[in-house]
Amino acid sequence: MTDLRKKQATINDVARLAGTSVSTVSRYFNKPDMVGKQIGARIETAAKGLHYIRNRSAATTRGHLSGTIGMVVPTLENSIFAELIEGLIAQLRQSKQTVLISSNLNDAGNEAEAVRTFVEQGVDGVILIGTEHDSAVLELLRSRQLPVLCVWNYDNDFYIDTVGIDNHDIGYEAAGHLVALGHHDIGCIFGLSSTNDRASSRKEGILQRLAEADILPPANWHAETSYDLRSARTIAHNILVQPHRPSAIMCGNDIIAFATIWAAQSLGLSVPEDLSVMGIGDFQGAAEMTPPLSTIRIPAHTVGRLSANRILELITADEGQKPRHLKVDFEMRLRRSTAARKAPQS
Amino acid sequence: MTDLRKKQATINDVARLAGTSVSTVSRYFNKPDMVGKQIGARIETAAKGLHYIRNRSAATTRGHLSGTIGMVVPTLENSIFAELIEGLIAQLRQSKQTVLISSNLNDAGNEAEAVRTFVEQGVDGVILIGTEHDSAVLELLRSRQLPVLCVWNYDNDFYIDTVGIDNHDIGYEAAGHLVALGHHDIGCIFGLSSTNDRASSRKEGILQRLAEADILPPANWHAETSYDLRSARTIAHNILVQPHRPSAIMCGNDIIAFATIWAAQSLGLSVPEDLSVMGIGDFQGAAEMTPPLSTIRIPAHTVGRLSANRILELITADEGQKPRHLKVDFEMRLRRSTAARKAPQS
DNA sequence: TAAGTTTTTGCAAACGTTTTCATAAATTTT
DNA sequence: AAAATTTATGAAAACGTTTGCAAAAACTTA
Repeated sequence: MTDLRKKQATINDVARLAGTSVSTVSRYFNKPDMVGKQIGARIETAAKGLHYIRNRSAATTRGHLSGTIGMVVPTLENSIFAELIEGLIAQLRQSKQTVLISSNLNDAGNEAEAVRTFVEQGVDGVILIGTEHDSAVLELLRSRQLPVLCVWNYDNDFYIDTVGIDNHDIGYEAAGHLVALGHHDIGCIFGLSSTNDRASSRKEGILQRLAEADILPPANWHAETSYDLRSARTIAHNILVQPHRPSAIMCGNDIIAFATIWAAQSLGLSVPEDLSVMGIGDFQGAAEMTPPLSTIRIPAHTVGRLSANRILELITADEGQKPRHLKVDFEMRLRRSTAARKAPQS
Repeated sequence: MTDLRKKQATINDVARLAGTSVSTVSRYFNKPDMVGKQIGARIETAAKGLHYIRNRSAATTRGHLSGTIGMVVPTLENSIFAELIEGLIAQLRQSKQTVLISSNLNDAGNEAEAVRTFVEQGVDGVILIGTEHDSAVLELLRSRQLPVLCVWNYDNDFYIDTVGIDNHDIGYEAAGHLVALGHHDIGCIFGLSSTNDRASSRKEGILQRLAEADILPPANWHAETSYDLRSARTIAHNILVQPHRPSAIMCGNDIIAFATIWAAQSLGLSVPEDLSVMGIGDFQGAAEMTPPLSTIRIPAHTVGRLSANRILELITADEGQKPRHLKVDFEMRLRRSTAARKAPQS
């Protein structure tokens, strides 16, 4: 506990060695063009020689920005969020910003505490996934006037800035693909719509498209599952094992689609001959598996990069702006797991 | 840029409202039992009423710990690191610590800058993956006397603390399984051993076990690949397409194993009847795929939790201790992708 | 109850920066 | 060359905490 860490060079030491004042040194690091050429050079060498690294905490105390962005994700064990974060980090790094990450560990109740810790740490802004959050969280952020960005879901009506994709559209288009292939007996496995606004918009989009084609999947052909392979696989298995089974299954995301394909294969069904499977997300492995999965590519990396830019804007902008919403396009990736319906078997 | 953020309640406000001094308030938050019962209660309500959140930057300035740990990973897009981080976050949260995360984005050259930024931010300790790092990184950390922990690889001889698994052992055991099943024609696909100490220890372990069984895989049956599905799949494909192919393939990790199974399936080979595939890692999906993958479970979550505990110890410990090394056990997960060698086909 | 302990409290200095303001130096304009 | 303007510099205050020290208050012990 005794803090015996040896003293490191401070701005004072640099100033002394360079034969100038601390103010000048500080300015040199923050707005280099405000200080003279030669004195700047002297500061530069002094700093190098002393291995000086500035102490951002001290600067933050004085009201300066901390250079950190806090981000809370529901879970890291989802390759799509990982990709999103990589995009974010890559972009933020260019502006010398660091990312504080917290995971809800799949329990949304953890979010409030995570955000509070971020505030303690003095983050300059906060990024959250999705638009559904505890009111305490949003209230805290508002009262601190901290810039917030909700990413992943695009929602044009939301009172906080969003950047992401339109999950309703995605669901609509994905289901449309199955319909276009002539399928009528379509099963659906959604993510848990109650706890997850992404899942519920997709569900709506899917159902709407099916309804437009006069398809109303019977109750025993649709179900919801949490986003983990094990339970998704069980649920898919239960649907496929029924005497009369669908000719195609629309899955709420690729995790579910993987599980569905595997369940089918283990029952000796082949995809897509016996069953078409459509996913959403284009997760890692979708293109490489056998058969390659038809899905919708959500460019998570791009969402991350754009989010980085936007949060930076929000941080430097005057407050009280109207929220802006950035819609990121998705792309169909039609591969081999879907095929036209075979002539009705009877 | 004009920083018009409204002033938030400070410790002074709390003290004034509670009718006491700032020192007492500060003490109340840091060592509550040093302050009287009633005054404590008054502080509590005052803080609540003002929505006070303490400013850690200010505390850090005064020499206090920042409550942050910095961690650099090679990439987040590997479910095993994600799992590790989740374990770390889960455990650290209990000690009110936050995690700063940076990703090298698969370029080890980024590490130095990431670590430097962590130092600027005033992290209390740093966690790195593996034991191979730029000397500048290690030197910086040493000169700042910042606690460091290298995780993922256990290495009893390393001069920095490690917690992780013994990759040599793992390779040895995994290969042993294939040998025990009677396989002799064994192909190997390793991770890039030049850039990655984990991959190279595994390679050694595997090769050693094979050598003990008098197996020396011919050059056209072994290869190295980066850890991405696409190139791994191509490499597996190239091995399997040869006129004389191995009866089993030992893979450097599960990503490679997935790719190998998929390559086999797309060639019409069935696993394990025509080819046994052994992985390492037990990544997400290994248990659920068809066929379920035989692999070795690396308890990443546990590694994360233990790392959290260890770095906390290092932070509060007197410096200059001998490094300690924690070996985390692994477990065979023998599933359906491996089977005994069929009677020699001829 | 007086003397001795222990516990609780407050004052003020310190932490390493940034920034306002004033001054000095350099440049431009007249 | 004087006046006016611009630019570069330094002194000192400020940021919100923690903490060493001393004083005050509360207990013990004799």
